[in-house]
Amino acid sequence: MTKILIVDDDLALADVLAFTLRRSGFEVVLAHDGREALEQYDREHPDLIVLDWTLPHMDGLSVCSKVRAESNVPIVMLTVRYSDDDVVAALEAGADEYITKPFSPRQLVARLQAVLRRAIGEPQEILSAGALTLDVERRQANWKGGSPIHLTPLETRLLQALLQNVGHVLSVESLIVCVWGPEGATSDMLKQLIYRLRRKIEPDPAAPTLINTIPFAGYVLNLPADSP
Amino acid sequence: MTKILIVDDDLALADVLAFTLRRSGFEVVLAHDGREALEQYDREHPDLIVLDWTLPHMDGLSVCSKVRAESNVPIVMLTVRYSDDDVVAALEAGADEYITKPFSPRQLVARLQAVLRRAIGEPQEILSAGALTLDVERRQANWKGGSPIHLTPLETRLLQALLQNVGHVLSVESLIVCVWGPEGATSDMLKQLIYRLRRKIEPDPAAPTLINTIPFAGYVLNLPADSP
DNA sequence: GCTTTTTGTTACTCCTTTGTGACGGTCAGA
DNA sequence: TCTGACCGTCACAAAGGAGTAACAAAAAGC
Repeated sequence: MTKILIVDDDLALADVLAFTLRRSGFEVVLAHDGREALEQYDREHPDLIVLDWTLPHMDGLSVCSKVRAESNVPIVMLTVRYSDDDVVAALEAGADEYITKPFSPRQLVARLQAVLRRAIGEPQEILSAGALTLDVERRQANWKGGSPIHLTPLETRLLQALLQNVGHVLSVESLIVCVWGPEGATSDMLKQLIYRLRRKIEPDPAAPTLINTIPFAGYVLNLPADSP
Repeated sequence: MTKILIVDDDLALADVLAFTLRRSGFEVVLAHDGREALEQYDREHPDLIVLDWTLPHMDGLSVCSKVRAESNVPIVMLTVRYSDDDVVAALEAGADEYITKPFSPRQLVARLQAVLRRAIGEPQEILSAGALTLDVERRQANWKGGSPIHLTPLETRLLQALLQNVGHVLSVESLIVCVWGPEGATSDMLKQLIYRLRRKIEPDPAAPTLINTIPFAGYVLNLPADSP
């Protein structure tokens, strides 16, 4: 879960902020002055910092510079100071976003998410059905709670096609196109590939429950029953 | 030079904007409606887009979505619309920043630079992932608490590319471009370079945990679990 | 100019991936 | 019951990817 460090000496505001962010699905840690902010940063390694400007012990701008000197973590300034000089100074000190109080909670969350989108990068594309997930990029299948299963390129494309059509029967021809492309391949090759994939991901490869054969039609991926 | 596409149907404002940005050292191209914006984007491949909301032919939000569908280029909305709904809608459509008119030129430039810093990745002095850091200038890799590891120029560029895409698989081709440039190199050279880098930074070079091989796909840098 | 470092080249090995042929079981229809 | 289509299973071999190592060429440092 994405962890956010909130730094504000106004306890009431910090609480409201924490509540808002937690409700949006973030994990929140708090600090109420500059020194504590740096300590918390070192201890918690948050994914983003929301920083007030006026703080006891060390002002927000200094905190921003110090953090930036050793890390690239996104920093959002949230303060009552609204002059051009302040905004520019903060951004040049390495802040990623500058929001003035009072703020709209909805907008704040949207802006944080925009910053995070850039900083963390795109989340990897992961397909899933029930307890089974597939990381296409890494070519890994995963049973919830199990160890990752390495797949070959062809196996990955096959499972990908099946996952994208959970519960729908895919014909041999369409599967061949999905896996080998328009050039095609023989149905024996698909047969073999299905066999190999089953041995890797079926709980009991001898009695397939996941990839079902529909005779004279094709194959279908059943949604595994053990769901959260 | 960094190229910025300005999209605004208010000719006077667009000119002022262009002047401001040119004086700040940017290259500027203009478009005055939605369709032209997409054309200019395809032709010029700008590094950033400044986008008005209300445009002839196609509104800014649609332009934003369309561009975002095919590219990752940073987009800054610059508009008179200030309601929460508008801001949230734009950010969720993929905009990186939302600035309301009237705007302060200084602040605008500072915000654009903050966005660019994130998106392009400033000539980042120090990159890090978990307990591993890389000082590009000094060509030193560092394990938290360990002694610095000297890297060669090629090794540095390789690790830099991997660090900038932590958790994402990079193909052999793209890595070659990152390290040797568009002229390219053979995959054997990359293989050898990976081998050499692993021997320097892997805790156990014989069983790599940091730089993982995804056979037939490429390599990926795993975020090392940093011990607190 | 000489030494050291860095980079490119080649060769060898191991192992994975994939295609292919073969064999047997099942089931519907003649 | 026989037959043929379909499917699961297995073993084998070709092809190629990737790790390793040693050596040569090129560049950098003194």
